[in-house]
Amino acid sequence: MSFNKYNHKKVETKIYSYWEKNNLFKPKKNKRAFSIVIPPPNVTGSLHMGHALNNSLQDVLIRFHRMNNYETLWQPGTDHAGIATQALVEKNLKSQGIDKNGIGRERFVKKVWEWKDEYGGKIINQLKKLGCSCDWSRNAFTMDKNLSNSVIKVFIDLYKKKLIYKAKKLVNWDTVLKTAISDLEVDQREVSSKLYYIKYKIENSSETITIATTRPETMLGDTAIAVNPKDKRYLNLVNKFAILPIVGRKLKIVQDDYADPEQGSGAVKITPAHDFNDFEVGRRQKLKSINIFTEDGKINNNAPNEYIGLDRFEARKKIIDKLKELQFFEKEEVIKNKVPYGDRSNSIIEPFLTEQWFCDAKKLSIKAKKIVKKKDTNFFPSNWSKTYFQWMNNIEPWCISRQLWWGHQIPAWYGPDKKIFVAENQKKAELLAKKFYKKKTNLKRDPDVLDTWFSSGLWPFATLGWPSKNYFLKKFYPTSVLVTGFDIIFFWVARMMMLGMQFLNKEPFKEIYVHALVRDEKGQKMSKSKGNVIDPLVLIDSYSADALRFTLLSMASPGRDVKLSEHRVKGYRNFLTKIWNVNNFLKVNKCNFDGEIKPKKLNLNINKWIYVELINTKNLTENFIKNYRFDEAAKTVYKFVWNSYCDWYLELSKTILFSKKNKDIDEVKNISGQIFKEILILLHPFIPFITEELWLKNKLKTKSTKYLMYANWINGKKLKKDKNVENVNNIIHMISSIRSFKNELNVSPGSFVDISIEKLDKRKQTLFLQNEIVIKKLGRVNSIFNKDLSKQSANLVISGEILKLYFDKSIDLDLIRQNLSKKQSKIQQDLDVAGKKLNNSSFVERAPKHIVEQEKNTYNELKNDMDKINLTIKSLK
RNA sequence: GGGCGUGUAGUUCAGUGGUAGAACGCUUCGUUGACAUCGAAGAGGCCAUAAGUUCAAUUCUUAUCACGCCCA
Repeated sequence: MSFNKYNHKKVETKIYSYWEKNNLFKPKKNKRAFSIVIPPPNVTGSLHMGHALNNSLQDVLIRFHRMNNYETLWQPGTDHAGIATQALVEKNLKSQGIDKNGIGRERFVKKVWEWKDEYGGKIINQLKKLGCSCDWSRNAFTMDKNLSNSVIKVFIDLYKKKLIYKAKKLVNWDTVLKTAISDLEVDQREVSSKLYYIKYKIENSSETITIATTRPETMLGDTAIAVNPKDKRYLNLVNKFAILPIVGRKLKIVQDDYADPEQGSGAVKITPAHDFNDFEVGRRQKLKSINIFTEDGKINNNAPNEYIGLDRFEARKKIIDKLKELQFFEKEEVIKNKVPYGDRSNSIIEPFLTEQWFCDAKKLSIKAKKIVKKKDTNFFPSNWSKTYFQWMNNIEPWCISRQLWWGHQIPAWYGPDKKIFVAENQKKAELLAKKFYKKKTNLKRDPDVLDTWFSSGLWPFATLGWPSKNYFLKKFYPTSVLVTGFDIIFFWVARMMMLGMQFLNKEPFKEIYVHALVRDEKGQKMSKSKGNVIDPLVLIDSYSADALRFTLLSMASPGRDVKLSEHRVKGYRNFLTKIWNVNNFLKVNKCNFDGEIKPKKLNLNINKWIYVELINTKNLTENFIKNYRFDEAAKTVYKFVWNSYCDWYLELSKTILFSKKNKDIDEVKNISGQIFKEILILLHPFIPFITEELWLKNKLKTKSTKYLMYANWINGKKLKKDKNVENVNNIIHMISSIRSFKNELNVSPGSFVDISIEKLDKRKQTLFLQNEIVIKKLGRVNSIFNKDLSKQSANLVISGEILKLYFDKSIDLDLIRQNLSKKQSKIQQDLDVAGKKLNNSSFVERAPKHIVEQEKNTYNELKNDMDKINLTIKSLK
């Protein structure tokens, strides 16, 4: 009989639409709740390995709980990714010859929505390919009406509580994107730079003071020079004035701890408008801040004419030339320093003095810290809480305004005198203004939008319907667990914790499972520029989503990066094939999938044995999943299916299936099928597609449901030790020993031998005879005798007892001797170790009794084996 | 500079206070009535180095050496 091969491409598409058609992803009413909010992927994104890992983990958790009587919600959605999306659409328009500024804000935003409606579903469809069982009917988007309303509500509320305010401060300015960005979006890169030493003349003196800088162009905005109060070299110059070369401005020489005597010349130029440290010095010393840049990084008209309009880097060159010409230039050194880059635009970030909206993160962090300290929210692995605390403890005001068009426009309006009115909408703002000005006044709305993370910070409750107190919010908040990568603990997790505590006074998640990065097989970060990116969709295409999921899960050990290699995926594809073939085997043998296993009614030892193995596997796997040990969980089910069920149980069962004992045959047909059904249930969270396909193909059902997705994992209690079950292990051990022995003696594993059980003890003899057929088939044994045949034989020592094997072809006596002496020396080694311990009085006195006992047993067993081998060697002479 | 982590078989990784396991790879054998995307057997490790705690350390502590990541 021949069978079709497993065709994952056809099956996976078909199965996914079956799930969707039957609405199986929707929460099903139950007492206990389990919920996860998806880390919303960027709407412009496409599925990469990180997503694949992240979502495979979530799906296992979701499916496991859904199958086991939890009302289960996986809340999906995407985020609007302000900068990325705006940049993308802007680029698209540009290629059509359309300029954003030409069409204006309103039409541009409309274009972005059009883009989103057309392409924004891409990553969602890719998640479906992976098999994610999110409740898509609740698919959310951070710019949706209800989420936007939540954003406005939160903003107004925080503003009223003075936790949001407007301030003129230095921010990280991206001169390409022309917006402020968060300090988390700034990448400090170590580069090779030049340190320039420049002389400034002292007023009314022939003296000069030398400063060192890597950014000479910013001298156009210098307003002071600072020296360290302890630096004796400059004491005579303190409070005197230096003359800024080229510009001619007078700069006071001030004392400030910020100046480091060890660095450069020890004197430092102060440019409060263009450096974070200088800004602080300026504040302390009450200096003027002179901004010399435009928002796109060109010199503005606060500088001398000849520099106005120059790009910052052109200006640098020109200034150096000029300084050289004027002989203010002293020298230059090549140094390594850190330069801030924008991680989106890849351009050098400029500290820039602007008015922005800030959120008082420090105040918000108090409750967010407390709740983790109280362990109402737990990180897994727990060490990540340190990262969390460290950041929370050093938290800075959060700049939440962005100079973009795509995003939630800030609900603030300005009167003619810049008076701020924060309100839900224009009408309400106008009402406030009327009250304030005592007459109708025209207002202008703040053009800026909010940082995308501001809205993603509301994700766990806004997606559940907050501020309305609906069923979902009540049932599913706090969510059970957040599954996320460590790289967004600050960006996202911390913000959700702060805002969740602020607005619901309850932690958004009970647990936070932090997974690592997916790297290539050499351990390098995947990146487009390195060209080592493995596309999950390509792997899904060639090996199936199931195989990819299983690979990622089995490699998800806590605290370790996943080094992904295609070989592994291939290996797990083979696992699927194996399962597929098992089904074929069961079909060929007309095995029966219906009905439940009744453990008490089992008669055959192998059936009892496989049942015990199944229960143990289920218990272990369940615990591993609950403890986020997906690697161990995957390993456990894999081992059970392949080793226990396929390699041993099915092989052992063949002797019965091909026998004439009808009663036994019936039991095997039932149990092999029913165990397989349990295997499908157990494996479903890991590899949902193939298990569902086989479930449907065989028209399976359980007592309570016809859907695999709702089928409970088997509820078996841990079983007592059973001699009959133990005997199966003994038989397996004997068969393995016979096979190994043949191999060691260079006898073909396929060839048949005769054996004599004469030297075995009575109990073993009975066991052998009871299982004659099995041992003969799997051990490739012709006949079993209970007397010694006068033929050439070789003795196999199994747990201290001798089994004689007779071979057709003659065996080299030397080979047998070699084999035995090899074993002998190995046993001797172990004996020595055990003997040494037992002779050590402090071991016997101090070690726990059971350990000593165990050691004694080992010693006796080894001794027994040794005696038997010695006997055998003697008999060979 | 501060913090976190890693070093175990050829490779990728589990693991444990009583001298070690898996997967892949490798070697040998095998077309045995589901499966060669398979089966059987096997080789392969002073568990980074040093000191300490302990009856006992790959496991705990400390130091060193490598490597990685995050923050300033």
